[in-house]
Amino acid sequence: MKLAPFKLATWNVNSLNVRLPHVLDWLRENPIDVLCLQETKQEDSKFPYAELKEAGYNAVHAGQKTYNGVAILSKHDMTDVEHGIAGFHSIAGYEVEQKRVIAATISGVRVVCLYIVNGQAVDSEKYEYKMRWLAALIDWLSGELKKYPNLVLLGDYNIAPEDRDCHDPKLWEGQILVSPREREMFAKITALGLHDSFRLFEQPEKSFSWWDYRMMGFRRNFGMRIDHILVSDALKSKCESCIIDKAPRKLERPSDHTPVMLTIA
DNA sequence: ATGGTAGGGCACCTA
Repeated sequence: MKLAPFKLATWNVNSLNVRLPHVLDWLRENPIDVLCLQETKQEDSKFPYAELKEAGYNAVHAGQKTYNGVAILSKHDMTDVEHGIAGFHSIAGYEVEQKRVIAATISGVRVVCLYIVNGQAVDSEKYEYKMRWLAALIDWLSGELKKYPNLVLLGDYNIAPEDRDCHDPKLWEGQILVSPREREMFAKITALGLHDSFRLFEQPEKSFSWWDYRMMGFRRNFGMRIDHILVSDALKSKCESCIIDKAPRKLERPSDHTPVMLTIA
């Protein structure tokens, strides 16, 4: 831990192939230390390492074709890069290699980039997979926190932790992204000693990080706050601000998510 | 009434 301030952000780009220009423009406007990406949807061989390097960023990527894919971009050196949840391979016939987790140590901070399973619908097999995946994540995280007291866990959680994180809690009651079992899992993550940095600060009402492409969701602010930056106990008091930047969601051909950014002293 | 849009990749699947 040496840098002050240290800025990190998370952004589900929904295809880095399509969104690379937005990412490069955003980094020019926001020359932060670390940016975590989800849903790159490309194999490592197609990942734009050179363009990012030219923009001043090192990158590590765990990618696959069509689905998932996570990356960490950093201005600084990255060490101890780890892919996936150690020991978690496959469950009930689901694909062994869903690329959803990548971690690295940057300037003394353990950065864990996550793309949590969406789950589709509460009565689906994918929902049960989400629960098991989360249970494995929580097991793994408790060990990681002991190894790395300065830890930031950021990404697309596909969980809106509270009713105020949903544009219409009545309409969504019990549904995917807000269901009680998903929220219990989120609470188990925070019970490990991780804090939702967004809620450490006063925030505008109806702050969301994702809006469905359908039904003019963004224009009507029919959104959810499902992208989060959680910080360990040791980092909590050093947090200076956490904001959602809606600007990229207003561009032509946007991702359905927008960046969330944390500043640590 | 299960809509609607976007991305990948070329028939649907995922979100």
